[in-house]
Amino acid sequence: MVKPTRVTNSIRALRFASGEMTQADLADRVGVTRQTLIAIEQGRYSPSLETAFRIARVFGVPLDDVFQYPDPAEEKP
Amino acid sequence: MVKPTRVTNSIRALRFASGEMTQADLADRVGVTRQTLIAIEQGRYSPSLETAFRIARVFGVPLDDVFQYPDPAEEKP
DNA sequence: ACTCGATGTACAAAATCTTTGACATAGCCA
DNA sequence: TGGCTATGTCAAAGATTTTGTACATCGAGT
Repeated sequence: MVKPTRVTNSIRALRFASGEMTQADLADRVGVTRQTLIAIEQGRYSPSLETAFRIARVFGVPLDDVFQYPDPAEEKP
Repeated sequence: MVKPTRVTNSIRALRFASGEMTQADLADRVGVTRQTLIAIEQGRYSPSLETAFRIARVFGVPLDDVFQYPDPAEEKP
């Protein structure tokens, strides 16, 4: 990955909030591989919009509850 | 494209609602090329989550106001 | 008639995302 | 100890998105 993603997410929290769902379970229900889910959950890259929608749907929440995009103005380390 | 996207969007409507913004203008403000914007607006493929976020941000609306993902249950032609 | 701006198309190349398969670690429990 | 589950990592191949370049059409002006 040349350019790390700026998108963060609440997947881990949602997973635990949804009754101890494992990464493998979630990956299965979303329709992606476990590796893909891990990479997304860790923010190593941002998923496609379609994958993002499917993740949100599994949790039954809107997209903005799962993924956050920081204000470009304030990403100074 | 092997698999056409199921994601639809309201970009054209939002563009006109935002004072006659042209595709070139929007592409510029989003930070993608005109071709990319046209392809997305026409639903030829779904953008990356990051691109989607930037589009929504230009219009000042949440992601779900720009993109819609149909219920997988009912996409029978 | 001519030009200009806005939209659309086509194609290949580059960049990014996803899969596949294999292996590693840590915790738990019989 | 040995086996099992959950999590994480790596590398290479495959699929999808994005770019770059070029060209076409349409409608509004002048």
